[in-house]
Amino acid sequence: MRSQLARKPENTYHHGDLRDALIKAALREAEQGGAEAISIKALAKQLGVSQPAPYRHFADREALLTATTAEAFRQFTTMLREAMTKASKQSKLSRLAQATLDFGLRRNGVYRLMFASRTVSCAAKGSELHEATRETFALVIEALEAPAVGYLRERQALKIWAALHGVVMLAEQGLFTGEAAHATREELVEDFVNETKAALAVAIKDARRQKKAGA
Amino acid sequence: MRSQLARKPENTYHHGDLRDALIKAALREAEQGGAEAISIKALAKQLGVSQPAPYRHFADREALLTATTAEAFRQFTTMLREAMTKASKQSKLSRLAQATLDFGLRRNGVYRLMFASRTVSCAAKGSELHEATRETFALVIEALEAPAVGYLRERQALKIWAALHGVVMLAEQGLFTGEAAHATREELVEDFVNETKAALAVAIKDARRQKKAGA
DNA sequence: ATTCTAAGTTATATGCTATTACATTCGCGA
DNA sequence: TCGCGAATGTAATAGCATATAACTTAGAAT
Repeated sequence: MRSQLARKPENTYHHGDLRDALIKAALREAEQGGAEAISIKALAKQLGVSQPAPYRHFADREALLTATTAEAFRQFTTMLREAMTKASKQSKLSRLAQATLDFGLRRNGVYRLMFASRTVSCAAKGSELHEATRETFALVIEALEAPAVGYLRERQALKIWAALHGVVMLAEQGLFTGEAAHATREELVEDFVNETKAALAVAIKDARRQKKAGA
Repeated sequence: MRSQLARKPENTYHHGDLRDALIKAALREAEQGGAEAISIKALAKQLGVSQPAPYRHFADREALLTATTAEAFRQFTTMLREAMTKASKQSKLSRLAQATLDFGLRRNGVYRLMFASRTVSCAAKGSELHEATRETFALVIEALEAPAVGYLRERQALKIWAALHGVVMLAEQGLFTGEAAHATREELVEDFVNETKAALAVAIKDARRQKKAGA
């Protein structure tokens, strides 16, 4: 198996690993222009194969997009995990949150591929993409560093997750450059992180008190 | 001027109000499939004009999308204002928040046209689209029903706005149908609303105390 | 060695964007 | 009201992308 970004060597018939090379190249294209920037034809040319060759590996453009999105989620998860595990004075949640913001802005095209299309919601349960998104969400729950008490953790995870998406979205839309520029994106993220921690602590304490009272 | 959704009557040369009809029709297409569902050619056919006719009114597809997005924002703002002004036991902020969620899910294609593309961030200051988005944001600030103290209002407005986007996004992605299904979308929205109110009250009180101490 | 299959190729149909050159209508000033 | 220019529409066409069909090659399997 040849390097995954490599063009097919001249005078060879088979590329060697076209499927993977397509995904990697698609991700590279998405980096700037999101899903729209991904063109089967252009990718084929880049990789030195004929234009219909990709269709041997993906039924249609949508299938390539789905596979590419799954790969993007895996990279995202890896990046978050790295941020969470590296030594720092910040809490795990704070590091995950800031890393999400960083990814969302620095690799905004990829981020939009992941979240701005309907690809994810169309992913069947059990599919590669569906699993990849679940893993990411599992990481958010892990970052809370809280015990499982009912579904309190999941609820707070959903909330911080939603909030982070929103901050990335607004930041990208330039809503931090008007009358609202006095709050930085990072500050807002930290606000949400702190609110999450506080809410989680209160909720778990309450739940335990109730349980004790009930017992 | 003829009805805006009307096809051009047979045997007439001029449509009468093609520009507006295109925007309305584009919005109707976006209703289901978002921006991707908008095709100049298809719209021209629907409206009974030749395929290049739309180019008399929009330089390219992007320009049509931008104008359509601006119209979407205006409809959104109108809808939010209606929700805010109608009689209810809920607070203005709560009504605005739930209305946003409702719009985001019921008209998800339009919502994605508005928020999921880079159209908005590319809108020049002073452009039709830019103004439309600012009006929406102004409504959020209004919904807080709080006095202007520094930029505290703007900050809280940004936060609730971001959070709402996130909830819509996650809801659309089906993240409420797993281990997290125990929290409804509406509950989460209400959580954010309450946190916003609380944070705003505290922040304003603090700011005033500081001011008094400083004076 | 033969054969089967995976993976790639050429040729082609279809659909969308966009431009160019031409036609028609509308409105306004002479 | 005539006529002229601007606005608006049409026909023809170029160019690019998706996708399919029919054919070819290389590698693996027996």
